Amino acid sequence: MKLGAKQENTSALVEELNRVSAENKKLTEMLTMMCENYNSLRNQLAEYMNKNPVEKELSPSKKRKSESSNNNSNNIITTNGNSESSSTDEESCKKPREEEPIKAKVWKTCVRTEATDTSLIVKDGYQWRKYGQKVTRDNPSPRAYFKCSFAPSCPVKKKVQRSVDDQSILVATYEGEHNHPQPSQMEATSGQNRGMALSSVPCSTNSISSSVGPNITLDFTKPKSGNDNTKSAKPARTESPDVRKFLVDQMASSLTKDPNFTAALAAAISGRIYQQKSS
DNA sequence: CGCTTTTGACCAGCGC
DNA sequence: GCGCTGGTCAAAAGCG
Repeated sequence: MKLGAKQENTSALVEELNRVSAENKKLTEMLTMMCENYNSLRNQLAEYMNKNPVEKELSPSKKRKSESSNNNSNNIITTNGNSESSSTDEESCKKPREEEPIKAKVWKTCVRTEATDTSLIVKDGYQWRKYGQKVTRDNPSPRAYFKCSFAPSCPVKKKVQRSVDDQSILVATYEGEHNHPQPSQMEATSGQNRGMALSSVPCSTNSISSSVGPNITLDFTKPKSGNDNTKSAKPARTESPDVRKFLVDQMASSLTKDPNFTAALAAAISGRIYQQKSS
């Protein structure tokens, strides 16, 4: 008696598992589609921005203000086709104030590193000098402050801190704009910095940041760069299955943080369960 | 020796 | 006004 009931239960569970797997696959496909649409839209935007450059005044105004303006950066700009959302929560978890004036060109990048790597180094092709480190209240990990040391007159600053959610992700916040070419490009590719020519990123995203501060996610730990042509604002569509999987994962994590999406998902799942029960 | 990093002190903005 | 906090400074230490 018990055995039969158990077997029935198991088969039901297996069936349920299969159904969930199928649904998961479907959702993954949807995410991939969304991602492709997003990329094409972004490319269109980049082209549009290239044709219609927006002049934006860079003024290193009051520190707190520029920081808070960063809170508006809820959209994600990706390079190398990777996206990251979990790491942007550090500040976006605070309710973004509406109609906040944008005062400085600020953008973020999220870099996945080895979790054991304790150094707060984000290799982006520029030379940085560390001038401070602080432990902030909202994050137990220390935040490092860097200035661009390649040109003494370069006003660009960078803050690097580990993500609260994922210790393997470094969140680098850039402020300002480089007034000099990228050192790694001048030195004609030292190898390690290749494929991460970020210099074009600020140019392509700053215009966007005039409305909202974009987040840029890079995964420098994956050696599959191969895109020496990242100079272009358009990412080369040469994503390997690994990259695509990572991308999908990140999209998924992004969506799961969206209350609307989770609500819709919950409704869909509960609807299916209810459907099964009633049948 | 010169450059970079570390780290405690200091300053300024913000909220109460 | 006061305390908290983030950002910066600058002296000391470390490193090549």
